[in-house]
Amino acid sequence: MDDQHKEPLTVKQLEQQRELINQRLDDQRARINARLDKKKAKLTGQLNRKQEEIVAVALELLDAVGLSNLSLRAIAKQLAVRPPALYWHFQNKEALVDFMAEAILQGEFKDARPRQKGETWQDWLVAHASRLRKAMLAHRDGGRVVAGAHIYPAMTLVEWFEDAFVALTSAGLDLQTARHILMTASRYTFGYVIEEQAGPTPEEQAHTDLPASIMRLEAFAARYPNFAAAIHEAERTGASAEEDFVVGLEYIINGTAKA
Amino acid sequence: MDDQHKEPLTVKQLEQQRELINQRLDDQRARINARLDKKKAKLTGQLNRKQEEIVAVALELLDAVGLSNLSLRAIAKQLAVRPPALYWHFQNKEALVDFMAEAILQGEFKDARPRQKGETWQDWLVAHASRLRKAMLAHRDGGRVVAGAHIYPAMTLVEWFEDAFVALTSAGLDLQTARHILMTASRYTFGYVIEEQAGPTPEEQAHTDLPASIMRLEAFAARYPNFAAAIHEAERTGASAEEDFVVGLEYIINGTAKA
DNA sequence: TTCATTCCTTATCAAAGTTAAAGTCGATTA
DNA sequence: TAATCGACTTTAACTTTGATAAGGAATGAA
Repeated sequence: MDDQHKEPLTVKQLEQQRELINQRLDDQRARINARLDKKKAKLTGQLNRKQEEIVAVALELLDAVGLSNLSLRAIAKQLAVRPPALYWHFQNKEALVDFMAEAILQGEFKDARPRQKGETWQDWLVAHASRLRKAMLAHRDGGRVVAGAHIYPAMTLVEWFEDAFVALTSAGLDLQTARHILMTASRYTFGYVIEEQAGPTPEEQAHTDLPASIMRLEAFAARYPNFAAAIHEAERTGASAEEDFVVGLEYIINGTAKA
Repeated sequence: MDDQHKEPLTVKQLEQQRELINQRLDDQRARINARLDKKKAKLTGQLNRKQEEIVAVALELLDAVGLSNLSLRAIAKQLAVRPPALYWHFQNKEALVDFMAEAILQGEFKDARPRQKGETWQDWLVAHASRLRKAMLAHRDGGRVVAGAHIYPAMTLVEWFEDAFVALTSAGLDLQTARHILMTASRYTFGYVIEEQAGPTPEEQAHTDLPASIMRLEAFAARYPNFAAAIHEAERTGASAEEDFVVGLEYIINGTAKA
């Protein structure tokens, strides 16, 4: 409507305008893409600095107090922040714990470890599963944290499986067999570590009534002699949890051939 | 002091008094023994009617809401009782859950099942571990409840081990080997069931954004092709959790022979 | 300036486990 | 018969927890 008293635009001016508009559109697109990337990062489980710091502090606290005593308030306190601030970075406590599980695994599996030429899949798998156990053992209640976490965003665990499938199938195993082996080995590892970490907590151990527990132990040995003998045998031979774990793992691996 | 004006007691009277006193002492002893028995019952994990009823109600509620949503208040409500009343029967929630774990196992292992003549220890162990899995599967989060419970008062689990040691050593296995097999098999079973029950809860499944999860699935398959292929293969062959469990168990059992 | 985005705070909830103290009620004892 | 004890429950309350709502401060872009 106010165009009436204006001169018609020259071609140059029009091109300049177009240029400007294009630039603006590019800017907008860039910004939108940036935002999309952030959202996608959230979906793929990638964390920013703040989030990583929170997870790190949460893991420290986990080691100190254990999973059942881990509270958002304590985490916030450690971060010199009010508790609701955490809800900006994580949807809820469950999500934070999921990311803690992921961090626990990433601690051990940052670098990929494909099967080497000349390395049997058996040896490779022992090492692979041992690393999984080691990762979970590195933090108090690590087994329960990792095993209890949702698949998403536990991408490192998925990668653990992916790498394992590659290693096994490339060694000539068929998919079905590989699946059975890995299901067995992984669940064995979870169960092993969970039980390994399930002993009495430091707090519980301090409050134990020693005479009563000894009395109980004697009654125990009288009633369950074979079990007691096995425990005694384990103590006598000085079996380590590490060795016992590998023995079981080798059972699984060797058992495949006979099936 | 007031004996002075009394006649000296006859022998008969003295004997009567002695009789009376003895009787009273016997009564007291009987009562004290009864009380001791009750306390001992507590120590050996035996429950009275009320306690069993509480555990039964708690298990019902567990199936309905899951372990993470199981509250003493809800249990009390179901029992038409105020929450603190539960503390008369159980030291705390943790103890109640321990007894729930025990009840879960007793549901499947009330009757002993020694190895039959002519039955290989391998077959026996498959059945024994399968029963353990079945027991835990019978209740929502049963795996986490049982695996997370304290050894005491989980006597049924101890009996599970005792029976297994008897079955294996009587078949000629040495104690050390039996211990390795049973540790491996039991922890595998725990891990298996925990993972088996770890899927999305009914509540979570209802709130899942389907399109998003499909998009995620495609990205998943693109990024982890071997894992995705294995999942696809499992669906194609229609592998059941039951069969997969036994396959893994047989790996463990067969692997023993080769070691 | 104006506006949106990011990140954090204050205030507040509801629900949970747990304890203390008192009350009920039947059986035992004096 | 009255007092007492034991078993069991209640009322009331405390503390801690995960979580939400509403709003403020800072930053940077329009």
